[in-house]
Amino acid sequence: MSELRVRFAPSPTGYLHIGGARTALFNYLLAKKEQGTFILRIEDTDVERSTQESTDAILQAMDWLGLSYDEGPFYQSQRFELYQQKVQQLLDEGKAYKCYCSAEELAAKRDAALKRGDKPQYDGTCRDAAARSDDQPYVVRFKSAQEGITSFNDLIKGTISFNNQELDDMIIQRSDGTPTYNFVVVIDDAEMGLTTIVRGDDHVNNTPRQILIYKALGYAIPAFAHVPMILGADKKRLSKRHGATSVMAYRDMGYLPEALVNYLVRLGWSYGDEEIFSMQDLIEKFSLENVGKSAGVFNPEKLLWLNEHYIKTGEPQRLATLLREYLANDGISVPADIDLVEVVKTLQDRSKTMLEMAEKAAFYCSDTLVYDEKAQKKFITQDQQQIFELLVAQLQSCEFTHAGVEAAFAQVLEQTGLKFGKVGQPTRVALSGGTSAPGIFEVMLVLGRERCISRLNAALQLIG
RNA sequence: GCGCUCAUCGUCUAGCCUGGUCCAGGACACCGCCCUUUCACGGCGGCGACAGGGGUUCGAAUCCCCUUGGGCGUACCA
Repeated sequence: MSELRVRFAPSPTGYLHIGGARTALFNYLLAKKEQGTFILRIEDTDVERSTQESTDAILQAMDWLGLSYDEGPFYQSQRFELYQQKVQQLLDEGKAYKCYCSAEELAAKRDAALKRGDKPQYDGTCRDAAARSDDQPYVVRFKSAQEGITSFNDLIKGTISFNNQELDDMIIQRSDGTPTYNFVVVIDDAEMGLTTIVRGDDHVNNTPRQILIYKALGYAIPAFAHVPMILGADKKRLSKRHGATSVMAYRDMGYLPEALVNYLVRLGWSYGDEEIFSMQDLIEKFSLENVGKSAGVFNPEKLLWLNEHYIKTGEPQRLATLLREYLANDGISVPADIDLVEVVKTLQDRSKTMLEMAEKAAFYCSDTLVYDEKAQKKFITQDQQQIFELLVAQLQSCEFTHAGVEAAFAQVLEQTGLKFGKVGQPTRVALSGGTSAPGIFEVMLVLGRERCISRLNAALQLIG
C-alpha cells in the first residue's frame, strides 16, 4: 500500500454527470495504479440543494461504472461539529472575523465595482471593525493575505501563480452557521490525509484561497492536478442541451459501462496510438503526465463506436443477460426454448447499442410476427407460395443443423431453379418480418424447426 | 471588465520538454472501392490540421514575444 490517497467529492445536487464520472475515474485509476486509497466524500454542506436521491443516484452510477472506493462515503453534513471547531479556532487566533455586512449591501458594492471595471471583491469593511454583539446576524470571513504571491505546481498544468491581492476575505461560515465549500474542502482533504487532489479545472481559481487556509490551519498542502473541462460541440461547457449528460442515461440508451469508461478516459488522456483500453489496461497505463491541458469536446459518435466495439467483442453469455433486461424493458419476454446467447451471437455485429440489439432481437421472441408493410407486399405473394411449401416440406425432414438447413435450402433452389436471393429474401421476411436480419441459416437455427415451419405456414396463410 | 488558463485534421489525439528522422502519425465521422443471401461486420483507399504575425536559429509544429480565439473563475453554489 502506497501513501497515495485521492478522493472523489461530488455534491449531491443531481445525477452523476459525464464530467464528474471522468474525474472519479481518473482518481480511481490513480489509486489503483499506485495501490493507494480512493475515498468517496459527499459534499452536502448546502442543505438546501442536497438530496438523498442524488446521493443514491451517484452511488449507483459509480457502481455501474465499476468505480469502487476504499473509504467512505463520508458526508460533510455529519461533520459540522469539526468545521465549527475550526472556525472558532481561526476566530480565536485572529485569522478570521465576523462580518455584519448584509447580502444586499454586498451585492450593491459588487455591482458598483463591476461598473467601474474592477474585480468585485469584499472591501474589508468588517475586517478591522470592532467586535459587535452577536445578536446581529453575521458571517465569518477568512482573513486572507493582502500581499505576496500564492503559487502551486499543478501536476497537469504546471506552475500556477496568483497575486494575493486577487483574493478577498471569503466567507467560511454562513449567517445560518453552516460552513462553506472552500473551507470544509480543505479541512476534509487534510483530515482525511489526502496526498493528491484530482478535480475539474473549474477549481483552479479556488486553489490559492484553499492553500491559504491550509496554512492558517497548519495543515500540509497536498499536490493538485486539475483536469480540463468537457465541452459540447459548440465549445460551451457540456450541459443537457448537448444531449444526455447523465451517466445512467447512457445505460438506459444501451451503452456498456466499459465503453463509457474507455471513451471518458481517452477524452483528455492518451497512450500513444492506442484507442481500446480495458479497466485493467488503464490501471497499468494511466498516468497524469499523459493528461492534456486543454478542454475537450464530447463526441457522441466516438462513444458509439466504442460501444459497438465492446458489443462486438463482448462475452455472449454476459450480453445475453443484459439483453434480457433491455427486452423486458420493452415488454418482451423470451420464450423458454429461445437461446438468448445464440440470439446475441447473431446480433453482435449488427448492434451499436444494447437497445438496438433488443429491437433487432424482438422478432425471435414474438409469437405473432409483425411484418414490415413494404416487405410483405413485395415478398409474401403468390410468387412465393411454391417456395414456402417446398421449404416447409424440406424442413420437416431435414437434419436441423447449419449444414442440414443449408442442404434443405439447396434442395429448394434446385427444385425451383431459382437463385439464392429469390428464395432467401422472401424466406427472411417470412421468418423475421423484415428484409434485414442476420443470415437465414443462423436465424433458422435460433428459431428452431417448429417455429420456422409455423412462420412459413403463417406466411402461406397470408398468401392463400 | 479583471484574474487564471488553453491553442495540431470537423472531433479525440501522437509529435513539442531533449529544434532537423514531420511536405505532421493514429482514431471517430465522412466519401469511394472490394467482400456479400438482406442488413451489418470486415479489408483497402481517399478527404482533412501545426490559429495569425513577429522573432531566435543553418533549420521551428517544436523555443521566445505579441495578436486573435476558446474555456474557467469572479456567490452567504460546490
